Amino acid sequence: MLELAILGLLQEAPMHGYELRKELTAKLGAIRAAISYGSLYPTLRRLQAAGWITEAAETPATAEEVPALTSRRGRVVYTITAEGKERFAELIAQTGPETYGDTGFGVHFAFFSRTDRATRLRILEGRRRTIEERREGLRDMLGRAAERLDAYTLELQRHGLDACEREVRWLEELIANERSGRAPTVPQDGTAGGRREDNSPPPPGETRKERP
Amino acid sequence: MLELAILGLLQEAPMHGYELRKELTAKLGAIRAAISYGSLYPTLRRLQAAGWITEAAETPATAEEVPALTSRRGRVVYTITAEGKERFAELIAQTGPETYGDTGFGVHFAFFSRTDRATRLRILEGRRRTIEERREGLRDMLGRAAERLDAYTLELQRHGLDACEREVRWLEELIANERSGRAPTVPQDGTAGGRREDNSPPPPGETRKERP
DNA sequence: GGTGCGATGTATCGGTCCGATACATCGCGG
DNA sequence: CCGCGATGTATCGGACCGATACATCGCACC
Repeated sequence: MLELAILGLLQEAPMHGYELRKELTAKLGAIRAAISYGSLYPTLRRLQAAGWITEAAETPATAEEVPALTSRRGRVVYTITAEGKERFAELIAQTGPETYGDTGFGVHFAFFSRTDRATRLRILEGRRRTIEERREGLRDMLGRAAERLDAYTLELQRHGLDACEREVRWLEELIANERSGRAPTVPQDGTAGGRREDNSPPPPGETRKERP
Repeated sequence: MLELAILGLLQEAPMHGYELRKELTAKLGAIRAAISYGSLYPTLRRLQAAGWITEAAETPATAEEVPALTSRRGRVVYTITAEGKERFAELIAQTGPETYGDTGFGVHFAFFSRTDRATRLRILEGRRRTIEERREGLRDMLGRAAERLDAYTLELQRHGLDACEREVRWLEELIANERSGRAPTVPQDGTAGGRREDNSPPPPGETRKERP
């Protein structure tokens, strides 16, 4: 999962570890707290060993600033390679059980603007399936085996059930929107100069949430 | 976390691994999918080494059934010890950052009927704090840095923000209920014969959810 | 003028937990 | 009588986390 997220972010721009973590936290803030360095650095090492990224010590630009005054501890900048981009494309197109779990789904969703529509639909539907099953399990529990559980556990189940129902509705909207939306899902490359303004696919949600 | 959950369940009745997993999945179904055996068995081993549980091969009751017909692979039944109960009490009373994370909170909450009210309140408030901070982070992101992110990531944040707001409201209710609730939180033991009907503390939620 | 503190930055280590896998028994329907 | 799904115990490699260590920078405060 981290592998996918890192490759996805480095596709936008080269970065060093600290920055990568911040971006990661920003992009995935809705689903996981913060990525640990204990995961990040080993993974970066692994990606480099596989040839999907390269690491380079930061050079002081064009020697405009005095370079060796304090022998500054060099930041290590990571850049994605062509093989890395292939790897990313491969990972992002995969669908399967681990894609439908909480974390897996979140990461894939966060990179939906780099995913083709067919895959997006498969993932959204798989996720819906998964959540529906979880929902049924909770419903059963609250129906039949309710008397075996104490009040707090029951309340936890109710809250979970509520979250499931809500997410299913959210997914329905996204799926409907996805089916009817135009905008051809530009696969797009990267690297080349002009940081362009993100002409991303269909605007996912149109529903305004009103409170009663 | 698993440690706490196992000790908590074994306090209700001795069980073998498979059963333990099922009960675990039932009790925590709202927050995590299913506990892996790759976690369960090593943890049981660890708990036994620490003297908090004992394992015993299942004997065929009172030799009423023919015992050694097929040399049945014995089920291993785990029983909590007195030290185990102390350990559980110690763990359940702990509050701290890991208690406020998604998983930690869920597990603690699931055993609230064995937790004294003061601790319950501390945990609920700590959790609220944590979620409020996450919520603020998401709000900031959706306010300020919105243009840096693509439509899908934004939608993910919105959905996350919504979940945060909802959980905060849920926690508010629980806290209010907890403060005004009577019912003295019987710490209760276990073991002794009669499986009683769960006279648990205050009924957490009274609000009926109506749909608009 | 110094001094401490929070942000930036790289890195490792032990431990928890997951997913895949293996293997064996039991009861039931076809 | 045979397969198949539920029951049951168990291990292994790998992903990820939390704590920790260490170093630099800029800025506020005294």
